[in-house]
Amino acid sequence: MAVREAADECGVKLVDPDKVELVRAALPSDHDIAELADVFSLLGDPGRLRLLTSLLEGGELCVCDLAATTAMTESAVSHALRLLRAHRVVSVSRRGRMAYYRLDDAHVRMLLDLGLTHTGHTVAVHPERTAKKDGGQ
Amino acid sequence: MAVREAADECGVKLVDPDKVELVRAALPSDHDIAELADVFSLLGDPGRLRLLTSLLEGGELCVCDLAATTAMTESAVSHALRLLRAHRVVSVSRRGRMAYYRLDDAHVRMLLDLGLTHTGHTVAVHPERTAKKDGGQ
DNA sequence: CCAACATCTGAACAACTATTCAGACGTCAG
DNA sequence: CTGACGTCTGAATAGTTGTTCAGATGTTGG
Repeated sequence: MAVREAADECGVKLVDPDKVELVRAALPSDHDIAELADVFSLLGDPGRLRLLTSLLEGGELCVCDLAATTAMTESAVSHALRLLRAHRVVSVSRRGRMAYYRLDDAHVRMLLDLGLTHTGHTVAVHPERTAKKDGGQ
Repeated sequence: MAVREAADECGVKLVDPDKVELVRAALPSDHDIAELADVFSLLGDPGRLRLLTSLLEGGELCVCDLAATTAMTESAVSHALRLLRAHRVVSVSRRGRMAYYRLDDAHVRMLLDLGLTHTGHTVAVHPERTAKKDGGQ
């Protein structure tokens, strides 16, 4: 049968060793994979997704308003924002005792937009995505 | 201070009720959010990410070869593929006792591609992305 | 200074997830 | 049919993750 022994690294049985090696060579490094998985994971939670979508729409919002738009506890919002902040996905502007958050990662913004365009039948094309109503970037 | 009572739904304190309502209205439905979060979650695991990237590169691969390219157990690969299959992200072609998998979701393909383009300094533009070696899209 | 307020934080808990192990299933060669 | 093989599956385990609760921090108005 098509199976033959291949000593690519440890000598496991492969069906198509040539293609396997090709693919292995083209695969991103473990570090890059982990980083990308991290980004996707960040977007893989409904709460964070609502949070980010809110920021994508509203441009800049404080914690309590974000809690209102996302139907989350202010504490939960704070925790989520901390995570997003740690990954440089959002940034803060502290004015008085308020903390205003905004989306601050072009990569994530694109991912979000692409995701929303295909999954949501709701959010379509945004002609004014970069010139917003009041707090826009 | 800027805080005023707003009876949007249950009468919580908001800073900018107008914007909150605007954002709330623009936010995708819970169902859409959950669906999108699902997709992102699927991409949020290093193993699955390697799996999908392998398929993106190799076009069509069997379980044992995927195990080789991703450095995962065949069992782990099978479990991961089952999940991806359940979400219609990959599809199977069974030939003999082999099962050949391929990427079968344009949305995910775009998300993957966009993700890889920005995170990976490795995988850049693919001039032959739609005319592949043997199992291409 | 004190009280009210917005936000942040840590610990505890529950829920989920990926992996492993052992064994099942269907397929092919002899 | 039998044995080897590729793949699939379920149960169990270990690790991770999101949320809640209680309290801390820092800010503003009187």
